[in-house]
Amino acid sequence: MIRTHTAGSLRAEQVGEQVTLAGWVARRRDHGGVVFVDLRDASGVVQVVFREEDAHDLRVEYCIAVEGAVGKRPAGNENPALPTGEIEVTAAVLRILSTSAPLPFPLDDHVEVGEEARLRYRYLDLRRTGPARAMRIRSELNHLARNFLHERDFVEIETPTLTRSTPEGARDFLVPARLRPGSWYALPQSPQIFKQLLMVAGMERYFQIARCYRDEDFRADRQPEFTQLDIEMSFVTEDDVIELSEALVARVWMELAGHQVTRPFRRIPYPESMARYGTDKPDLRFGCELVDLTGYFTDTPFRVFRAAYVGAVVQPGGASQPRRTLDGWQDFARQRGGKGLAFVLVGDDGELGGPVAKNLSDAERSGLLAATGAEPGDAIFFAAGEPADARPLLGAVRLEIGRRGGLIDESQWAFCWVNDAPLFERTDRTDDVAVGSGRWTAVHHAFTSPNSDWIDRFEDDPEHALADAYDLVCNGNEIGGGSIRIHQAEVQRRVFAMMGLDAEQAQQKFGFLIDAFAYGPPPHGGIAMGWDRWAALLAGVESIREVVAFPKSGGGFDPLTGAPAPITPEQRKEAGVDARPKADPPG
RNA sequence: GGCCCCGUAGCGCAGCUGGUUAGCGCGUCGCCCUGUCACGGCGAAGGUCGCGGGUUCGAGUCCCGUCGGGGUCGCCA
Repeated sequence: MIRTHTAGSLRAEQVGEQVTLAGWVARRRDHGGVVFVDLRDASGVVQVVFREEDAHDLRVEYCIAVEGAVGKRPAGNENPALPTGEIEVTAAVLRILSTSAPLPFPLDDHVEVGEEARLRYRYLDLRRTGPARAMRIRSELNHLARNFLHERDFVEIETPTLTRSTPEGARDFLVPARLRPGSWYALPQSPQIFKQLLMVAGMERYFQIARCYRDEDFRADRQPEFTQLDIEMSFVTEDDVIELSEALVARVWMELAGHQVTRPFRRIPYPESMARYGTDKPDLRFGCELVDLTGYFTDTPFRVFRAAYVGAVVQPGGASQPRRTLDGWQDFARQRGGKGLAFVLVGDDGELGGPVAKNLSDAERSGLLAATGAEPGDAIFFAAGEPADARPLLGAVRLEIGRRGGLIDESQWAFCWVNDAPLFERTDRTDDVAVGSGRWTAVHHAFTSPNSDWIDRFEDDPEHALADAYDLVCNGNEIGGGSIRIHQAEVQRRVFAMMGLDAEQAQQKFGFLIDAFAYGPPPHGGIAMGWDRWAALLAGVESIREVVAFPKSGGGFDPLTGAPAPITPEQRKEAGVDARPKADPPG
């Protein structure tokens, strides 16, 4: 090594020692006769004092090596803000290892820099303490998970990234196969099929920190390539997967957030989650639960409330918000596909106001506070219609109430499971025709097992059949999801049939998995953790872009490399991109 | 794909109902400075106002289109 110590590790105990340091000029304070340089390396910063002429030429982010002596700072000159603030290094020899051009943006922790600039020069951005810390937290996270899973006898196995389309239902990224012009690889949307094959292979306990690829439109917390901690286990029930997952969460949150989680996590059946929170990923850090008023308004004179479902959310103190803000809620609802939001304002005297109030009967008005739990000074928002439309709208309103009102305790970690999800979903509601052509499609994916209550009779009532599936939720984020898989060929055949896939079509799409399942597949199940989101939560950042080393910006563009980029005619020819298939491919 | 917001010096931003020379802070460059720590002082350079078209005597400002970024709904587990 060309250095003897790291800058951030020096303390008063080293006073008097000769040291050689190497790092970057984080800041310099040139007083003419004396020059102070904050020397930064991965461990931190230390102040270096120069009294020689050559230090005047130093500029920010020059990479330098310094030989000198550690000394105690003169009395009164200590900097208590710095771990190394009691000491300084007086330089005897300065070597400039490399110089730096003027920076495109300041690498200063108190300066806000636009994301576009940061990503274009991510290698500079990552020199800053915040982004550097995020990378290190993610590394620790990986390390903890690997150790934990190895302790529990898991086998880390890499699965192919050049493969065949997997049945997740998103759009595939495709890679031309040079040796078979006209044929294409797909990048995996997840290692789903491979991990099940590994169970057939008798590996029993598999995990992988797996890169996954989905060619879908962008969202704040989405990247076209992202990472899952992928886990699959043989001979387990839902409880086993949940126990393992909770133990992992407990370990990770203890080590990285200093937080002791309370186990077991609450388990909320999917229907209850939709009824109380209007979402399948409830944020349990605050109340304001949805109130079902369908029964309350059965005989209402107000037409709008004579619906399959009427629900409400109470906004504490909402009665005093100005007209403009109330109009804003209407826009909020319309943006989410609602017609608007009915509301009632409860005056401080308990008197009901707002346009809806006069449409209600006297009895409805007098009992409304008791029915909704509202108090004087509150606002009550209503949505009426199909439960599948009205509840998510109220769920969104609930979240917004929490955010605007500062009702969410940001220091809290609220974990829960949402299970007992429906097995199927009507295709006419989702337009998802990726897997089959039937009226029903899998909510989770086609290999999710019906639970024990339904496994023999899901055909009788597909709408209400329940899956052996479970989602892990933290603070309103879905951070993991999994299921017990189907391991009996006959059950799989029946599930495919519900989705409109006959034996021949199933064979075409998933032939290799069905073939494998002919050879004594073990009962198995697993879970996939949204690893980028775990890292983002633990790092305390909003966007998963902050915990990806080189993230893509909107449109899948990489501002650093400029990818995707055009290819040359030669590459085009060689890759076989333009090869014409001989006939229409099957499926 | 729909809707909303943004694009002005290297970075972060201001620029009113259109008005003649487009500002501020940081950074950069030069000179000065022996105890600073987001050091300080004096001075200087730096702009196709994203791009194209239109309205107007006159456009950073208004209109249309387009590109890029962010958010959101659709999509996506």
